[in-house]
Amino acid sequence: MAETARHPSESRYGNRPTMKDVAARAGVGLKTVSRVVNSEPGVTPDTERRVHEAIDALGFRRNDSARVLRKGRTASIGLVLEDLADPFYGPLSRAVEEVARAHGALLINGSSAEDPEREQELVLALCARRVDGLIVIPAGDDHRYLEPEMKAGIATVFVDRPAGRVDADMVLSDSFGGARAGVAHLVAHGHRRIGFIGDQPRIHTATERLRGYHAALTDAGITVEDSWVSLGPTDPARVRAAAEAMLAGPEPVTALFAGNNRVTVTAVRVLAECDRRIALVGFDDIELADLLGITVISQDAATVGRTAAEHLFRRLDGAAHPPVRVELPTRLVPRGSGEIPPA
Amino acid sequence: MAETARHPSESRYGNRPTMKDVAARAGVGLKTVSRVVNSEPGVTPDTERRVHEAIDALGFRRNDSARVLRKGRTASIGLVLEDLADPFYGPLSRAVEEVARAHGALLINGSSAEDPEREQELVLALCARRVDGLIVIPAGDDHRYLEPEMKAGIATVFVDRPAGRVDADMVLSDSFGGARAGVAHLVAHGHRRIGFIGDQPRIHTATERLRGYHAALTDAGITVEDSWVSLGPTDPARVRAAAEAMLAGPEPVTALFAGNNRVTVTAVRVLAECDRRIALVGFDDIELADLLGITVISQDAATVGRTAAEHLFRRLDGAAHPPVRVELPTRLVPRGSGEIPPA
DNA sequence: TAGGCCCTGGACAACGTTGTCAAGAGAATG
DNA sequence: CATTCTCTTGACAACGTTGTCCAGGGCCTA
Repeated sequence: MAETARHPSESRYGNRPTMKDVAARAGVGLKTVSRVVNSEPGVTPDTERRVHEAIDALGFRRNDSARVLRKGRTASIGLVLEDLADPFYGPLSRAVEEVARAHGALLINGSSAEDPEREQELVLALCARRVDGLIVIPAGDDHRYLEPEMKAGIATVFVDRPAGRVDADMVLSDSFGGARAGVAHLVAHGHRRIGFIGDQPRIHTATERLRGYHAALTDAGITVEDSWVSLGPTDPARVRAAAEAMLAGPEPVTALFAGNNRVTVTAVRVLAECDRRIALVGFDDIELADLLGITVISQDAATVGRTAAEHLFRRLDGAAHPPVRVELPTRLVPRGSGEIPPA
Repeated sequence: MAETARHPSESRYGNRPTMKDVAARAGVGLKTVSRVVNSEPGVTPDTERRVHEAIDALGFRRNDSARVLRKGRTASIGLVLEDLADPFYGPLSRAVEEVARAHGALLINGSSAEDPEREQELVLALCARRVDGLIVIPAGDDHRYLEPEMKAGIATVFVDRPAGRVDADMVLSDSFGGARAGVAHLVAHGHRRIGFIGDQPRIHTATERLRGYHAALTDAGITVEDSWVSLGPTDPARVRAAAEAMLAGPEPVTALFAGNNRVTVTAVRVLAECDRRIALVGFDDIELADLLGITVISQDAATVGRTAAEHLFRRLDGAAHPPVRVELPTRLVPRGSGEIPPA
């Protein structure tokens, strides 16, 4: 009786051919197949042809999992961001992908949904896969959990927000300066009562932009009233409520500063329903904002992504300098909504 | 003299601890560590504690590359789309990611940039990584190169456009019906001269939408003139030129049908500069389209992505029925631009 | 023709994990 | 006290590839 096959491989779906199979079919040694597959020198044209024929006949494709195990590098990098569906992150991710591609690496994406626990879970899963490098838009504010991984050689770049309690490369936008310029722009157009609607205070960019807001008003000698400022989740309901509150009452604001693209979108909707003409400046550019005449503080997501990725690959190529902190400038783009005078 | 270390591992960066190291430190066997790491039963609480201590002390993290090699499944899926920066694909990708996450899988993204060769390159790279499944928004029209891979067990779902010369699961939007409804809407508002600006004719959705356009006009007894139709790349310059041509001349069109979101965006810009009021219906919804009053044929990118991913995982869970072809409905959303009467 | 060199090809171990299997300790049973 | 049974544990091979090293054959030179 024939011995029954019961190795795990036998039960695995597909049973793809391996180099061993190709070698047997071509009548050569295993290593020779490896050489052909990797275009290594030292194989006669004739042998090479036989191997290629066997490869085609069997439908062989190299198993990169095994290759990775042997070589120690996965040629892949991980990108953990907040939400790939957010129009800010699509272009950012695409820019990272382009750089990765230029370096022969694939990109694994994950969305943290602004949840620190989920961020950590994702990042550690990527580390277990042994990605060569990581680009993280932090959700949490403590990244010491990454220390062993970084020490073990996983290059890491933090983007958009600084790393928490960990020394690492960072690529940030000038949130403070941008917000300050935007609010100053409103002041320059005569506004004295300016509302600020931003993201949750645990998010670094939110507080930086708020700081910029305060700085601009202080510069102008204006004392901020509590009711002008609202931080919190940026879902439409919350933002709408906040905006409507600022616009109601005996002394409503005459202008709004929106802390990010999601806030801007909702603010535009609210202002469209408002009978007075309220000025608006938003942080982050938005598609079609030109047609809607929305004045924004623009930061180029693609540049942010590309810069981060380039720093990452420089590390992977061996750059050993101390962690750097890059701050990218923002740009005020006047389109009308920010130039409306106070009512 | 001590023997010089020269194994490749010695030169590898980091030299992460392995289960063997943990085992040595905890004074247990290798397999016991494996059991603890994978929460397998049959380990005394005391042993388990010792192992955990060793893991923490060494900063061990399981190497999933090795795990994958042994188990044959990578718990990852690949998504090849056209351009992650396109606002249609962000939400789609995110929806796929959510489903993958629910199944414990990671997502590897790639953009084909609408280049068939790049699509193939990406897809095959993902196959070499042995992703468990693939979701592909095809750029090319011949996918026979995927046959050996699919036969070898890589589940594949094609999205948005049908697979070329290969029998596989597909999730499509009703491009024909959607375009037909959109154009009929314009006809119903009195238009007889309607322009169509769409994507390159080798893209399936482009020709389907054009077919819907023709059907609606034929239904209305209108004979389409050549000058009303323009297919080609959807970059702003080309679209702008096409739109301006249709709006010039002795008998200009009184309405435009835009074949996708990029075309719509440019069309809106062109129409904004035009002195006459031209009607517009666009395929795909756009952020802030409500505020701009743009009538669209809406297809929900997230639903498309989720549906595709669910089908994929059903396959991975063993579903063996013949390939299915799912067609998702579209929805006409009147917002003003489509209801403008002919000048 | 002998000696040396280069070029091609293959045997073998190793990468870090998991599946299989067997051994040993202890508890339970007669 | 002998026997069986259960439970924990570890030795070992295997996953498919690549790096190392050696063998054999052909060619050149002296």
